Amino acid sequence: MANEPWFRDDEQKAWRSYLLMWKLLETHVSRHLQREFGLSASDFEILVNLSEAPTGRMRAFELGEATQWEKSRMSHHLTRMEKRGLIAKVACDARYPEIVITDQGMEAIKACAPAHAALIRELVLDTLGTERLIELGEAGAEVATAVEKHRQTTCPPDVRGEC
Amino acid sequence: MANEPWFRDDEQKAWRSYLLMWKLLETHVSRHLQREFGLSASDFEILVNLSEAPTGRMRAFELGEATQWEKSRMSHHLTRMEKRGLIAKVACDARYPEIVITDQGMEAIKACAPAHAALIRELVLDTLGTERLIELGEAGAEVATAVEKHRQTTCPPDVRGEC
DNA sequence: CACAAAAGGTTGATGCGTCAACTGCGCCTA
DNA sequence: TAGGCGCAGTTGACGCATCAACCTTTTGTG
Repeated sequence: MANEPWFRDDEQKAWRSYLLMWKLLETHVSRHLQREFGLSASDFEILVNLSEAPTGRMRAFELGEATQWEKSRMSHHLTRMEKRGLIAKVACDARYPEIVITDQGMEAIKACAPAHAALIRELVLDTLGTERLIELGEAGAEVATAVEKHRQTTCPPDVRGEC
Repeated sequence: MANEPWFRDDEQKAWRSYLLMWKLLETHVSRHLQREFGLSASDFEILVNLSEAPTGRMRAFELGEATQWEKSRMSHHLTRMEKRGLIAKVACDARYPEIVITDQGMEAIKACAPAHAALIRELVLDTLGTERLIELGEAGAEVATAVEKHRQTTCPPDVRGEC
């Protein structure tokens, strides 16, 4: 069956090599987190944000900005995390609850963060070196900007929240 | 709350910038695919592989190698795609069925491939340029190798299939 | 004041991904 | 030829992600 020349061959090869890498890295890292510490990548992301917040508490909305999750995904996931005792919802202004990291949640992230960081360091930083990692970060920022711009031009102007 | 210096600041910033970019790009692209053509990123991946196969048919196992999916995920997804008429399973050697792309599946991918490629081109290639994309591909290959190596050293030697 | 609109969040339905357990066929070795 | 092993694939249960609909409190606006 025909293989359309969507890109030049070398470009396409590079892109696919990149895609493969990311898939391998992501599944390997998140499996590691799950196996060794019982946390999913999503759990980890939430806990990192909360544990770095000056007060240890954030609104769901802020977490949403930080993680770029949909609000319903956030709500569902926070509910599950609350059930597991990793976070708690506390009512403050009688409207929007604040999300607090519990002691147990704090323990969990303190337990896994060093190993997680070490893994990323080993797999990415040690492989690429600081210099190329920083180039990667810059490239990432540029692409992110392009995506944001594209998102604004393609989404119907009356659709705010998502899309 | 304390922010442990898992990385140097600039390294961490670069890594996070990269993570953010990828999340934005991935959700934007897959939403585009879903909205405009009714295909998920997973559907697309399967159809690309099948449509590029010389005979238009592959064993589930081969698809698994190409996509790096677990076999059960593959099985579930192929079942769903079959129900939607995008692929078919044909019994050949009375043991393992072959997966064939249907006419409808072929139409679907032909319809969306150009737009998808154009989007990636616009967001990634045009932003980075060929040269940096190729560097990215090389970096990807190196990291992928590191991940593979790590996977072999950390997985219990009696666990074959996955992990 | 009354009504509308918006922002932040929740809910339920549905499809997807993962894990563990199982099936069925072929191969090997005794 | 029988028993065991392993590979390719399926199944079911469960947790996660997404979409659309909804609820509640606040903010205009006539």
